[in-house]
Amino acid sequence: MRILEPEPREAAAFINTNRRRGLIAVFCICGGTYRGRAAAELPVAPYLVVIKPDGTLLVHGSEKATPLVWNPPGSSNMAVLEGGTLLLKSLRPRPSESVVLKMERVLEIALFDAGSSSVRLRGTERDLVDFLVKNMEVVEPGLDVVGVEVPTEAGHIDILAVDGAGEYVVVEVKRDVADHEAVFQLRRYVEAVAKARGRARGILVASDITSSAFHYLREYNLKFVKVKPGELMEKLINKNNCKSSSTDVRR
Amino acid sequence: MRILEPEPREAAAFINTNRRRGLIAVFCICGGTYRGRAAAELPVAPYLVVIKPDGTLLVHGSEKATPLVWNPPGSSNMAVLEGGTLLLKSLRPRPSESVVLKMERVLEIALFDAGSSSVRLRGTERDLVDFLVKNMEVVEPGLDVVGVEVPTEAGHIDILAVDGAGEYVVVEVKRDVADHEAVFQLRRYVEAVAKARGRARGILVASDITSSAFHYLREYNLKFVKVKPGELMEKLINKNNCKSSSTDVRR
DNA sequence: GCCTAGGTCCCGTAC
DNA sequence: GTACGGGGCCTAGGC
Repeated sequence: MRILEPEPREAAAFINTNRRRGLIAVFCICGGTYRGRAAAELPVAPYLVVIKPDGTLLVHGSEKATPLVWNPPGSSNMAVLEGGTLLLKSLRPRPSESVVLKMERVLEIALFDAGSSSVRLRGTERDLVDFLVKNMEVVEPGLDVVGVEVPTEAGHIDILAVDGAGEYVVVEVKRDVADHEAVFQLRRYVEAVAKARGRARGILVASDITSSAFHYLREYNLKFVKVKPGELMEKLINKNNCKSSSTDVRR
Repeated sequence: MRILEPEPREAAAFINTNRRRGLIAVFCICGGTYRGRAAAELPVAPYLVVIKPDGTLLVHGSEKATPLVWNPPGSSNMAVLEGGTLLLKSLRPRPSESVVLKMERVLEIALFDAGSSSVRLRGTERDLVDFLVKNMEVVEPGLDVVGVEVPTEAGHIDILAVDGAGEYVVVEVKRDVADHEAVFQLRRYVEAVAKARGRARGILVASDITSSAFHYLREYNLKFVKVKPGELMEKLINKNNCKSSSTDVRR
């Protein structure tokens, strides 16, 4: 369902009638403002405006993946006529933010019953953690897993293990290049575990590490283990390797 | 310019001819895959596909602000026919990632000469820092600014100042709620300044602070100053307050 | 609601 | 190019 070059009144009615029914795409020339935690002005130009039934509002220009202005799901979008011109007002309740678009011209409005399907992403950090838990020898031989996503006062530990000597080993996992933040994170966890449970050391597992991060790593006596998620991808995306083989890990 | 219910051949020609000329919106029913740093399958359903002249590819469903799958600017997008069906292939060079869409049906393709304007965001952390530098009494009376974005081995300090006693004061600024990461960041900076320049202390300036962050703040003997960027917004977004009044600060 | 952390984060900037 | 950090980040998961 679509309208070409609609009159403002027509466009407003179309938007208000259908805004909860499907995805609305508006090809238009408009200006606008964003006000909220920050502020921005949108210069008058042609844009693609998308209104989703969940309240999402997107205003896209001809560049970049990120919309120029937007409001996330949960916003209230409404078309109003003000002195014959069409305004599209979007209100996000918390935090209180607004996007107001003033339409100079509407070239097309289309309603489209888009799918609400979500994609399951594979090869994430969580998948890498799951793989490592079942293949701890990749991290270091002789480790026994104590827990995953273990809460501490400093945050959640990706993998907590114990080595043959009974010392706690904190494993922090990054899917890609680990930076110094990852090292500081690991250091905090090790300190927290040392304080709460006893002697502990740390291992950072990542596909690579920045030079600065490596410097801090040495300074804090932490260990780095390189893994190639790309090479493991086949295993990571085949969750068939889950089975009930967790008992095998015990050695 | 638009085509309704185009044949695959027609759609492919349209996309390949215009993909660098403007924003192309495709209303279609398709399935697809994403392969790269991670992996995902897009189930066959109706989607809005956006192809931008800068190479951006977005596939939107009826929910969420984030596309279901995408490729960022710099990707190469191409339509190909394979056994009579239309494939849209997007290749991102570095890191190597691909999105491939298999069109079951194309309802509409529209070409739109969207504006390439960019918005200037105001009320950012940088704006807040600039404001504080000119109004240091908001942070603490008696401070003299030494520098902004001062590099240290631990990172860049938002504001470095000295107090009446000649002690260095590291100021870390957050636009919104400061979490424990902000506190650890500040702690690192204070340690770096203490090591490089002499006695130093730290002040965290933010609109609020999480309870955990506040706990660490006390532990490290750091100070918290609450500011309301919302209330300062009028001043933050009016860059008229910049003038050449920087000399006044010296007092 | 608050807090924590990941993300195919994107994006600009400084080196 | 790499590295670093902000962002109106968004989004999911706990509590």
